[in-house]
Amino acid sequence: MLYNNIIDGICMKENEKTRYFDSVIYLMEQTVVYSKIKGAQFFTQLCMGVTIDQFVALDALYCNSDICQRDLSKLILKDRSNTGRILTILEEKGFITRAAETKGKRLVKKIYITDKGKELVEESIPKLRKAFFQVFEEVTDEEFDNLRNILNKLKTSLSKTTSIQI
Amino acid sequence: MLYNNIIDGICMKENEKTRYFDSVIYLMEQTVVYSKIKGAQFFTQLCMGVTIDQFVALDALYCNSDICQRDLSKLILKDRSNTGRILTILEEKGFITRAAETKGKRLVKKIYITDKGKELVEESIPKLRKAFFQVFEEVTDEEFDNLRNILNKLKTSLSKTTSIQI
DNA sequence: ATAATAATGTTGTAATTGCAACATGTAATT
DNA sequence: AATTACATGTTGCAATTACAACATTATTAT
Repeated sequence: MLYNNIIDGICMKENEKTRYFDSVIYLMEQTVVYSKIKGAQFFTQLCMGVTIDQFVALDALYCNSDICQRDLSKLILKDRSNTGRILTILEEKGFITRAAETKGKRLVKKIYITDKGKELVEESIPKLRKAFFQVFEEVTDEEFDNLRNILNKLKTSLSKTTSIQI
Repeated sequence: MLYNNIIDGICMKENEKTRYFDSVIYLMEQTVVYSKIKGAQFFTQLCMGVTIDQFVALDALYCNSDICQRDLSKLILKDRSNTGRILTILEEKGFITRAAETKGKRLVKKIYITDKGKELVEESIPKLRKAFFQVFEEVTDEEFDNLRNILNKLKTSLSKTTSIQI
């Protein structure tokens, strides 16, 4: 039996027509549409002065200190220009500071999360968890582990086959 | 043993700190960042006159004929304004036509895919499959089915707990 | 009958995005 | 030494997005 699991996701025999619209990739994209809207609405209602994307950058900085802008770019998967713009906003709001330093012999802008920034992360996380709690209610622990494993595989293979400018 | 699978994804004991940055939700979002860039680059190189989002709308129309704009909105998860804008472009390019008709007693704009539009979908699909082939190389059929099932659960539960204006 | 609500489509907008292009400095190659 | 390639950050931009607000018509509640 030959399957075309590639785009379709549904097991279809080789000569049948496939639809991108029904593919697993697109199902995942639609799931993310919802989760991004949910995340954005959450931070709007939270009124702590950051958007979800600004928060993600802060959260990445919370445990990855002593990194420069490009390193953060790689973590949050945004290009250097947009990462810089996010950091400008976070700096204006006092959640981070930036300082020109050397990395090897290279001049870079290193980023430091402030106490105010740390507080924001620490206060937001439990509320965020609460908001997303019910999303995983129907998902078993085993399914959860499976999901993480498969997503890691997909992300790895996509990162190898996609040219992204960071 | 108590797990907080909610945001973390990694099995963490209750009182440990959790990071959104390491959550499964965010892993999925990052995976989608790659797949969207890959899809966009694919259609840029294909030079058939449509973007990935315009193609998705066409693909949805290919098998869902006789629908109005709002119905398409629900399928492609874009709000009415943006769906209308995409359709304007597709109409200008001759891939669809629109006609004011009645749905029950309500006046709506029904969408009809043209032969040119059908051709575009039929020609693109095999190439698209080829481009995304390697992405799933390391994923077994079983994992693939798991992924689809879990994503469907997540999408369903997110759609219930997220207010989206369509 | 009247008012309130829902369905459908459009216009306007601020925010975000990926990308191209640039500037500046370092490393590698010739 | 000269040239080429890479690393890092910035500016500009066209495209896309979600959302608010509006217009119109139909449905429902009062």
